[in-house]
Amino acid sequence: MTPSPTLASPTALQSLRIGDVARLVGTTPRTIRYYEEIGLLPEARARPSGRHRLYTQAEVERLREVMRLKHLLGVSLEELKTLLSAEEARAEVRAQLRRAGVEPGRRRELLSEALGHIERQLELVRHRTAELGKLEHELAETRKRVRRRLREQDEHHEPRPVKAAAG
Amino acid sequence: MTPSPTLASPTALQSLRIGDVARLVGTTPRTIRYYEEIGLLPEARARPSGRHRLYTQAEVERLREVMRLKHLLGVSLEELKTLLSAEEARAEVRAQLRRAGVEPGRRRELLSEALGHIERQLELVRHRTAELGKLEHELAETRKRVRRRLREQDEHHEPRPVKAAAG
DNA sequence: TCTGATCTTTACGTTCACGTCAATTTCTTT
DNA sequence: AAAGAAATTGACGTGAACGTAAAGATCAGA
Repeated sequence: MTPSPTLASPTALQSLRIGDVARLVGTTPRTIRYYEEIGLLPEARARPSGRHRLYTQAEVERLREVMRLKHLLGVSLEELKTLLSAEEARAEVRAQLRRAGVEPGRRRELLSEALGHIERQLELVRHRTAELGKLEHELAETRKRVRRRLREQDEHHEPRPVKAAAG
Repeated sequence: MTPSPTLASPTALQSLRIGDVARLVGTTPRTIRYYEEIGLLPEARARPSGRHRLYTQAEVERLREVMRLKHLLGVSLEELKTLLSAEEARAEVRAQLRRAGVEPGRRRELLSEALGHIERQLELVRHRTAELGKLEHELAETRKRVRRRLREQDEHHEPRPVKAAAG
């Protein structure tokens, strides 16, 4: 149907292929396809099955964020998916909000919904940070104790055998 | 062979069985056996294969710590194992150090070895904490922005529709 | 237009971290 | 001593998260 004029030729606009994206974020094409398959990533836009997937820089960022969260929170991809419904929703929100034509009521609804998502994520992250912080503290304490014992040993007995006076 | 006198009868000294331990730490016997199998936990002391495993409170604590680290760091059991070579070594150190008969040289060696292990763990944890902290910060920033937009919206347009003035 | 590199789908394989079942055996209790 | 509860080893099963191989299609460049 009415082929659109040369508007946005296929190779224009940094269009990355799956292999490029994989290299950029340090993973494999298979993983990207898999994430798409389970709905963790949105299916690369309207693409007659069989054609190559094309990505934009924004999608690369998104993937980076996904992998970062996976690494940091160590949650299952399923949990991550629900967590990212937040991200998805926020993307949607941003899109809608840009369209300027939204009624203030709807707009407010979208914004406060996004806020809710963010707060959920934040809470989870804070919890983790707190736990980790506690562990860090405990480790530091232990280290202190061990160090003290080392000092005491060195003081009360022979002078520490300095193997090699570091320069 | 010469049955030892009633020293430490089987039921004496809080001796827990695998089921008890599992309940205590919130896991299953299978998991405990598995951890033992892959060497993440030391084989419950000298036990003619076939007899029931018996645990002490100390071992329960140890398992708790293992599970905590697994949860917090989200690493594979294999990585965890190397990380815990630290713990193991420290346990060994504590045991040796208690025996008072160790020569100061050896003692010092043990202590500084332990210190090294602790520092490795600490470093890893600190790194994680930092990353998580950064994420937390970013999320907080985003939240701030969204909140501001919400406020602006409410100010410039109709007064926010207060659904129910909370008491 | 041809070609080699990359991608597509399909499908089976793999590793990790256990779950589950079965046939016995060991403890505990009566 | 007898019985029931819980444990033991062994083996196979499972879901998650990809890896890998095959056969053909698509894409970028000469």
